[in-house]
Amino acid sequence: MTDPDPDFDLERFLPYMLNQAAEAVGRGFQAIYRERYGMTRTQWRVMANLGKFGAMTARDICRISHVEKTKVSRAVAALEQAGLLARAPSERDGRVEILSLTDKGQVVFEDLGQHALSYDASLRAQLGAAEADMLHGLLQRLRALVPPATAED
Amino acid sequence: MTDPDPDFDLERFLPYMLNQAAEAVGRGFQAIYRERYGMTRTQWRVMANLGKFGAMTARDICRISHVEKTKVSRAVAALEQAGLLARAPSERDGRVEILSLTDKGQVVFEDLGQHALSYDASLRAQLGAAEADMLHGLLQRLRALVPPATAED
DNA sequence: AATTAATAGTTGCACTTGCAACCAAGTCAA
DNA sequence: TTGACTTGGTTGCAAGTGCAACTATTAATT
Repeated sequence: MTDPDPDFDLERFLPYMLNQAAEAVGRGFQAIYRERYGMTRTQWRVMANLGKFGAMTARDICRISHVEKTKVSRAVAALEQAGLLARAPSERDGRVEILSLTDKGQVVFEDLGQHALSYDASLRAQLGAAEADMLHGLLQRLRALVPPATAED
Repeated sequence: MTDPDPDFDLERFLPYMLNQAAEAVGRGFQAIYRERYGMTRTQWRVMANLGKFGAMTARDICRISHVEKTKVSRAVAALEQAGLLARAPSERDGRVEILSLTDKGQVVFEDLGQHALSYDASLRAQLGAAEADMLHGLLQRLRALVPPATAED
């Protein structure tokens, strides 16, 4: 005889806890790129990738950062509008556009990267270095557990 | 001499990792309440609270589940529409509405609660029991680290 | 009792997102 | 080459969301 609902509790439900923690922590950093540059999270991520890895196509950003292509497409448009990012046609493939940060974009990236580092450092400090590393590992495993959105599109 | 941007890497940035893991894990369970009942995450959460704690006001749900009141308001409207939830005026306070699951809502809650439990169990199994507990503890600490949205509104 | 402030809940608006449909450029096969 | 298929990227539309403004009711001040 299977107990119909043994003891379901949102507070012990991993997806819920994950989401709560992500929202709480995300809000903290969002305030920074939002107030400083009126940026969206996706825009910030696109910049973070271009800043870290240099010029690449939208497609690459999708693959690397696990963001859907339509989100990237719109973020790129907005960043270009704001003069933070430039597009250049590829010579090998007419569909593709090579994306890169403008000088202004580079400056912004460095500023935000700086803030990101210190925000992250503060979180890790409050958590404890060992726990933070463990958390990081667990999060990576979790992400890998569930297949990504549209098959890594 | 402070290094301008020592080594910023999205993949090591806790807010990013948290968000990625939450999205991945969330997608997995979202598929269930979505396909089965066309529900939204907020709607599911409202139901989860009413199912767990019984009748309460929208305000209580806000406090308990850390969801903003406008989200709750709309979720309640939709759930009522779907016949899963009922509102009753309070006798003590004319502003308040006592919310509760209908019989139909109770059935749905039990079904989803069941699925939630097994989804959670599967995640924990894949992670390992000890690691899952540790993760849960870390997530709680993280949530507490950053103050909630609009001061617990 | 009369004002004023606070609280529960809803609504309008602007914006981000997801999904499907779409366009254009490349690839593959016969 | 021609046609079928794939791939990079954009766009239209229907939601979901955040924020500020708003209504209605209750609490506090005087």
